[in-house]
Amino acid sequence: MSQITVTLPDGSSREYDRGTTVQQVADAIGKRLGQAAVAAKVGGVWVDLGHPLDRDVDLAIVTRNTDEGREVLRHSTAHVLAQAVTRLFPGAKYAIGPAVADGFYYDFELADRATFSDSDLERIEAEMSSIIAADQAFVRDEVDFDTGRDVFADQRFKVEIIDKVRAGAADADDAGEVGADAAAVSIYRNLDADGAVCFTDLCRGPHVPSTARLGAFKLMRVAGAYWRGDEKGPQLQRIYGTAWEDRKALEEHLHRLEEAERRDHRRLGVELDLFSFPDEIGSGLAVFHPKGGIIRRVMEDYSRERHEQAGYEFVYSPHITKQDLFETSGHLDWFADGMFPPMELDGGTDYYLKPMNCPFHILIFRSRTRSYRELPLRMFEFGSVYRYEKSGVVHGLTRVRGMTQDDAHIFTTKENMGVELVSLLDFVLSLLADYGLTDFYLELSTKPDGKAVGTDEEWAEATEALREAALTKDLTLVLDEGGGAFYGPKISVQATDAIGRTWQMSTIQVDFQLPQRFDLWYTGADNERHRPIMIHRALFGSVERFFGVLVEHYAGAFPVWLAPVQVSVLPVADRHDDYAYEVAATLTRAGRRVEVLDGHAGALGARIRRAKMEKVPYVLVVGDDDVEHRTVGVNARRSEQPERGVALDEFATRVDTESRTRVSG
RNA sequence: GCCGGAGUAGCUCAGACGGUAGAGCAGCUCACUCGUAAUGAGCAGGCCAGGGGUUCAAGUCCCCUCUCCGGCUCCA
Repeated sequence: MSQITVTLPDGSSREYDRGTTVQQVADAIGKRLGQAAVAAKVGGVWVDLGHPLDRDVDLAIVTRNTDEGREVLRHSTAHVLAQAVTRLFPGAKYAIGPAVADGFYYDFELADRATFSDSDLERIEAEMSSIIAADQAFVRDEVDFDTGRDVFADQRFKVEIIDKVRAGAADADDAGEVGADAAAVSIYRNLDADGAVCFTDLCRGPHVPSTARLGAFKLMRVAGAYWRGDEKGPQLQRIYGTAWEDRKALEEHLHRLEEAERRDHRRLGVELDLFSFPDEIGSGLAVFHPKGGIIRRVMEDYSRERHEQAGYEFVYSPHITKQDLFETSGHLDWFADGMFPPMELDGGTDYYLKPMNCPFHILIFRSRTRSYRELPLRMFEFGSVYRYEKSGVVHGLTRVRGMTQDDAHIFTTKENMGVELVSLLDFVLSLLADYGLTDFYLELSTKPDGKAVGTDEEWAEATEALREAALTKDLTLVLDEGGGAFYGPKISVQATDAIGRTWQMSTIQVDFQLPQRFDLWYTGADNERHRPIMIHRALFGSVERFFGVLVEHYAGAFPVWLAPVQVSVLPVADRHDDYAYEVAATLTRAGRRVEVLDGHAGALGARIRRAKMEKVPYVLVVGDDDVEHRTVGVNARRSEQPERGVALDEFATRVDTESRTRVSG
C-alpha cells in the first residue's frame, strides 16, 4: 500500500497509508486530539472526520473548542433538533437549520398550522438528549437532483431548495445547505446502532461523526420566522438553541447572557430613574426623567460645542409641515410607510409630522441666493422626527417612534465633496471616541433595488465618493448591498460596545437628488449657476438610541462628565451635617453635580450602599476628623479601598480634571 | 404587520379547585447618631392593563383592544 504525506498547520508532515481517514490521523497524532476533533479541512475544504485521504494533502483538524469547531457542533445539534421535532410532531416539515452566532436554529412548519409553545421546548430537549445518548452516526451521501427530490418527496422546503439549486438560482442560504456548485446534492443521514435511518437532511456539512461527540446544548426560545425571510411567504416556527463544547462553556455563555440582561438599558432606565415609556403616551414615545435629562443635556451640550468648533451653524425647524414639502422631497412617494398619517387642517390641507429634517434645511438654504463663498454650508439641528414604526419593532430607546436626531446637512460643491467626506469621518470618529466608543467598523450601503430616485450614474458617483472616503480610514469596510436611503448611498459607522455588541450609530449620506428636486443652486466664481450636492449626516444617529447604547456600554455607571450625580456627600452623624452641606456647596460652585445623603436616609452603611447602587462616581464620607481638617473621605466607584483625609480642595481639583477631560469609566 | 409569551403596589414577585389580594425592597413617620455596600418599629400603598361576556360570585374562565417581552420582516 502506498504512502501519502499529510502536512499539518504547524508545517510538520507525516506519512500515512493511502486511504487513512482524518479521524485515524487525529488519533495517531494524539488521543486527546482524536477525541476533540469534530471535522477537518483538507486543502482548506471542509470534510468529515471519516473522509479518507488519498493523496498528499494539507490537513487542519478542527477541534470542538474553537469557533469553527463550535460551528460544526451547532450545525450538527440543529440536525438533532430537527429529528426530535419530526419524532414528536408527526407531519412536521423542516426548512433550514444553520449555525448562527453562539448557537443555531431550525425552522419548521407543523401539521395543521400548529405552533410551538415554550413548554414544548422541554419535551424537545429531552428527545434530543435521548437521540444523543443513542449515539447515532452522521453519514454523508451525494445523490443526483432527481434522487434528491425522491428522498425529500414529503419535504416541500427541501424540494424547493433542490429545484432552486438545479436552476442555478441558489443564493447564499441555499449554498449553506447543499453547496452552490454541486452537480449533485449532498445529504446527511443519521443512523442508529442497527444501521436504521432515523433522519435525513439536505446539507453541505461537515458534521460530527456521531451524536455522542456533541457537546452541551440548550433550547432557548421559540419564534416566528418567514420562509426565505419573505414576509409574504409562509410563516414558519423557529426554535433557537445554543450549543457548546462542554457543560462549562454552556454555563459561561448563559452567564454572559445574564450579564447582558443586567446592563439592558430598559432595565437600568427604570432602576436609575432615567426615562420611561408611559402607556398613556403611546408605544415608542419616551419621556426623560430628571436624571436621564441631565445625561442627555450634557451629551447634547458637548455635541453642540464640537459642532460649533467644526464649522456648523445651528438652525431650528418645526415638527409638522404641509404635504407639498414631502411631495417635493419624494418622502410621500418613497417613505410614506414610515410616516404618521396626516392631519387635515385649514379646510383641507394635509399636514404631516416630519420623519426627517432635510427638507426644512433645504428651504433655509433656498431662502436666498447663495454664493460659492458660503460653501460648504453646514446646518445643524437637534431635530425631533416621528416615524410610524411597525408595532412589533419598537424596542426601548433603540427603536422608537419619536426621536431627536443630531442632524446636519452640508451643502457643498461636487468638487469639494471628497474633502468634506474625509474630514467629516474624522470628526465623527473623534466625537464618538469622546463618548467612550472606540471600536468601529464602517458599512457602505448602496442603491436600494427599485426603491430609489436618480440615475445609476449619479448613484455610482456618490457611492464611489463615500467608498474613497471610507478607505482613508484604517477600519474594516463591509458592503451592505441595496441598503441605502431612497435618495442616496450611505456610510454607517458601527460601534462595538463594552461587551462586544455592535450598534449602528452614525450615518453619512451623499445626495444628488434633493438639490435637484428643490432646484437648489449657488452662484460660482464664474458667475454661473451651479447645483450643490448635499451630505446628510447624524453622528449619534438618534439621541435616544445613542443614550440607550451608552447606558449599556457603561452598564449605567456613567463617567464623571456624564453622571447625573457626580458626588454624594454623607455626614457620619447629625453633627457633621453643616460641614457636609458646606462641602456640597463648595463642589456645586465648582460645577459639580452633588447630592447630600444625611441621616434621614438611614445608617451610614445603608447610605453608602444606596449611593453605590445608584452608581455615583464619588461617595464622600465626612466625620469629626474631616470637619477639623477640611478634608473628605473618598470612596471612588472604581476603587476597592476608600481614602481617608483627602483635602477638599485637592478632591475638587481632581474631579474637575476628570470631568473636563471626559475620562471614560 | 406576522408568530410565540406576558401584564397583580414605584420595583421584584406570591396568589391549587372561580368565593372578593399578599410578601420583600422602595416610600412616609418615629426611635437610633452610626467612619465606608442593608439599624429597628410602625404606617401607608392595588378599578389585579382597559373593555365586554359566562357565573349567585371573576385577579382566576371566554372574547376584543392596548402595552411590554422574545423572534421574523423593516430600520436611526
